Formats: sequence, structure tokens, C-alpha cells
Amino acid sequence: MLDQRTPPLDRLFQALADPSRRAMVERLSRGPASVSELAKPLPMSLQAVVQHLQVLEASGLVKTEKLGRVRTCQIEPAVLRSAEQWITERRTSWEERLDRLGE
Amino acid sequence: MLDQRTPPLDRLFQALADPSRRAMVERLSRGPASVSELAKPLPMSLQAVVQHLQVLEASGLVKTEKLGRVRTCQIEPAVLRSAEQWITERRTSWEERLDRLGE
DNA sequence: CGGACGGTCAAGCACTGACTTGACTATGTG
DNA sequence: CACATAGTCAAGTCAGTGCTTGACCGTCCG
Repeated sequence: MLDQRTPPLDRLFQALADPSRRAMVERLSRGPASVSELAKPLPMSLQAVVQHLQVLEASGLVKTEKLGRVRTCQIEPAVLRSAEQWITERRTSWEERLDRLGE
Repeated sequence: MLDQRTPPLDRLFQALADPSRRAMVERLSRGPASVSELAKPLPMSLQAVVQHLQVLEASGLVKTEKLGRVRTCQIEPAVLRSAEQWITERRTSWEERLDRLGE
């Protein structure tokens, strides 16, 4: 689940593949949050949320830091950008090909 | 596996979550291909590739058409773009927030 | 101090996902 | 026609994922 040997892009897209995790990313894109803040809108146990969080951390998408008894989570936009980039590259590759063909 | 009830973004990111499927998308971004052309570089049975292809089709990422006995596959860049867009929105949302904070 | 709060550890379970194999169908080709 | 090619259908295996529950631990507050 937090296997460091699986390639970064794999962990990244797999992290984004789950709707609950995307909801968490969406929440975090509006600012940092604690674990229980993240959990509040989600229809599952706190523990389940923690597990999702671990996947997000392993992917690098989210960084967390514990201060006192509260763990605060933040998005890592650079990593988000690398997923973005993979997609953009494939898409433009296809579109350039169409252009070369005269369309 | 090809459940039409699951939301589009879910099927989309889930399709991209698998390395073999990304390899197929990568191949297709350089031009259309038949099923067996897609299968050639992959270390698995043809049937496995067909199953991946079904996931890609269900996500809308790939369109296929059968002519005679050969099925030809093509990328659908618009769908690729919608995944791209989701990521971009979250990322910029975060970055704008940093800007507002002075930083 | 004592309790509530925020989170962690560990185990277990149902379901899904990524394959395989084997039998089969339809379309081309010498 | 006979054979190869290109794919399809169905079934089964096996590991991984997404959850749950229950016990626990450290931190803060009245």
C-alpha cells in the first residue's frame, strides 16, 4: 500500500483513482487541514481516512506534519503537476500527429 | 469492470492508474493501432490486453472500430483533457491561495 | 488529576482487479 | 479447401484494496 518500489507515476495515478482521495485532494486544494477535518465530510471511519491519507502521502501528493496531537496536511502542487504533465504530453503528441496529417 | 454507473472521472483516473494501460495510451498517442499491435510489447496474454482495452473504452479514453477481423484503436484527446483539467484546477486553486497569502 | 480529543496500531473480511487457460468464431490467404 | 490470423467468450485463480472494529496512546484543558 505504501510500497516505495512501485514507480512514482503508478502511485500517483493510483492515488487519484479513488473518489474519496480525490475529495481529500479537493479539500486540501482550498487550504491545509487536520486529519479529522478531512474525515468530517466523508461517510467512513476515521481510520479509513487515515489509510487513504497514507496512500496520498506515499504518492507524494500530500505532505503532513504532526504538531502536538494534531496532524496537518498540505498539498504538494509540484507532484500534482507531474501527473498533469504526463497527460499533456500524450494529448499533445496525438494532436501534433493530427496536424502533421493535414487534418 | 465496465460499469456505466460509476462517475466519469472515476473511470477515467482508474483507467490511467494501471501502468499497462498507460503504456497502451502512450502507444496510441503516436497513432492508431490494432489490438495485437497494442499487445506486442506487453508481457501478458492477448486476452489480458483486451480486458485493459475494455477499461480504456469504458472510460472514454479510447475509441475502437472493427473492420473485417481487425479492431483499430484510437485515442480520444478530449477525454484526456478532462482528466488534465481536474488536476489543473486543484493545482491552480492551491497556488492562487498561496498568492493571496502574500508569500 | 481525570476525561475528552486527535490520532495510531493491528487484525480481519468482502470485494475487486489483473491476470491465466482453453475452447471457440469469423475473416483473410496460399 | 486448409490453414493462419485476429479477436472473442467464459471461467477460475489469486493478490490487493477499501473498508470495519476494538484496543490503545499521547496531548491538552477544566
